[in-house]
Amino acid sequence: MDAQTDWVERFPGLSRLEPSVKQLLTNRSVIIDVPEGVTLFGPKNSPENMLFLLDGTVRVQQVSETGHEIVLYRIQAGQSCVLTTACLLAYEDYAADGITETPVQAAAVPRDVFDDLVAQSKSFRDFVFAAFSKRITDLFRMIDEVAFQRIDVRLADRLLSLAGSDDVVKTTHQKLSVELGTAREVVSRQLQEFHRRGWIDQARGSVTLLDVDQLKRLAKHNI
Amino acid sequence: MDAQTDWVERFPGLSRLEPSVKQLLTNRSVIIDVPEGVTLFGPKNSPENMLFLLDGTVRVQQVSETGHEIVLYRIQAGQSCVLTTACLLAYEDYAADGITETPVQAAAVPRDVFDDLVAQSKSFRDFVFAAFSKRITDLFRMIDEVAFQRIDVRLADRLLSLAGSDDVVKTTHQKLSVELGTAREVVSRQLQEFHRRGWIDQARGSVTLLDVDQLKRLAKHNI
DNA sequence: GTACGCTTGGTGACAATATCACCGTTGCCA
DNA sequence: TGGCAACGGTGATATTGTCACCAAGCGTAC
Repeated sequence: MDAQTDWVERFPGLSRLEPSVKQLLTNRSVIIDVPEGVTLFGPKNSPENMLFLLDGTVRVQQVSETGHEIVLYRIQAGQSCVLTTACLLAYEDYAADGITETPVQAAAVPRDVFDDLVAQSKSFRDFVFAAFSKRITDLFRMIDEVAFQRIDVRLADRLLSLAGSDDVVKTTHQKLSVELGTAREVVSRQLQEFHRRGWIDQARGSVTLLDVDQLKRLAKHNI
Repeated sequence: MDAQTDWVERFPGLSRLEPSVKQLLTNRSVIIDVPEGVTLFGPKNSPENMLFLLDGTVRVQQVSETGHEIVLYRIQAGQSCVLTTACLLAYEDYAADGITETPVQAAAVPRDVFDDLVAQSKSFRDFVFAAFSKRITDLFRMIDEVAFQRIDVRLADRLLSLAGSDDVVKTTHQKLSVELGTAREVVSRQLQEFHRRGWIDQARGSVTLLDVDQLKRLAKHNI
C-alpha cells in the first residue's frame, strides 16, 4: 500500500476535503513509523508536528504531583493528536504524555501547514473542531466517572473495552489501576470479587473474561 | 460606555486583531444582557451564537446520570464560550449547562461569522485555539484533583478562590459540595474541622475566612 | 402574630475506597 | 543457582461517600 499518497482517504473526516486541500496535506506531510513504548509528546518533549494516526494506538496519561497516574484517553487509528498537541504548544506546565501503545504509523503535518489548512478549508475546520469537541465531551464524561462512578462499574467497563476479540486482557493489576486512577490493591480485590462470581479468570499478567454479559450488565453503558 | 462598538478592545486576545476583523466582529455581533440564574446553554438549549463575556460570570456544571452534580469551570469576563458552544453544536448527548452566576453582558456572534473569522484571521485562530487549550489543560488538572487530591485540600482551595475581597464566601454547604463533586455532609464536617482550627467562621449561608495563610498552606498551589 | 413548610446544617452508623505495611510467588538473568 | 525485581495477596487503618434522621432558621399564607 502507498501510505504516502492515499492516507487522507482513510480518515472519515478528511475524505470529503477539497482535492486541493488533500493535495496540500499529502504533499506537506511525512509518514513516520514509531515503535511501541515511545513517548510521542509530553512536557519535556513538545512536538513540532500535528500527528494523524494511520495505524496503532497512542495512550495519553497524566502524572500527578503526588505521583499518581491516570489514563486520560486513547488516540486510535483515524484520529488526530490535534488536541494534545495544541495544548502542548500553548501551555508548558502540564504533565500529560502521549505514549505509543503499539507500533504506530502516523502522518506528521507541520504546524504552519496545519494553520494554512484551517484557514483555507471549511471541511478541515469542521474536522478539527469536531475532534476538539469529541475530546472535551469525553473529558466531561471522564470527570463524571472519576467523581461519581463506583470502582467495580468502572473496572468492568474498562476490562470490556481493553479486551481483544478473544476476551483476554493482557495487563497487570498495576496497569489497570492506572487506567482508573486508583490503587493496585483496589483492583486486585475487585478482580478477586469478579473471579468469585465466575465472571473472569486470572493469571499473572492477564485477565480472561468468562461472562461478558454479566460484566456488561454491571458496566451498563456504551462500551 | 459604548459596549456595542468597543467591546473587542476589552479582550486581551482580540485587541491585536486586524482592524477589518474587528470591524466584522463589532458589526455582526449583538450585545445582550442576561440576568442572574439563567441557563445560557445546555442539552435542552443549544445556542446559535458564540458568546464573548463582557461582564459577569457563567458557571458550567454537569449533572450525572446518578443525579450528582459537579462544577466544571467558570467563564469570566474577557473569556468566550467557544468550547462549550462548539461541543453543544457537535454532540447532543451530554449534560453540561452554562448558568449565569451574576448578571451577564455578552457579545453574541453568529456561527457563520465565527467561521469566517477563523478562516480570515490568524490572530483570531490563535485566540480560539488558546481558549480551547486553556480549557483542556484546566480539565486535565481537574481530573487530577478529583481523582487524587484530598477533600480538605480541595475545599480550602475552593474557598479561597470563591472568597470576595472581604474574605467572605456567600454560599451554602450544598453548593460547596457541588463545587467539589462531593456530598454535603462531607463539606459540613470539613468546615467544622476548619472552624475548630480557627481558620473560618460559619453562619447560615456564609463562610468567613479568618486565617487565609493557613488555608493557603493547606491548599498549597496557585490560587 | 402563628402555623406551616422548605432550606440549611448537624449527627451517627455504616459502606466503599484509599493508604500503608508487609508478605509470598513468579520469572528473569547474571 | 542465587539474587532481584515485578506481580499479586492480605490485614489494619484512614478517608470519603451514603443513608437515615433530626433540629434550627427563615419565609409565607393565614
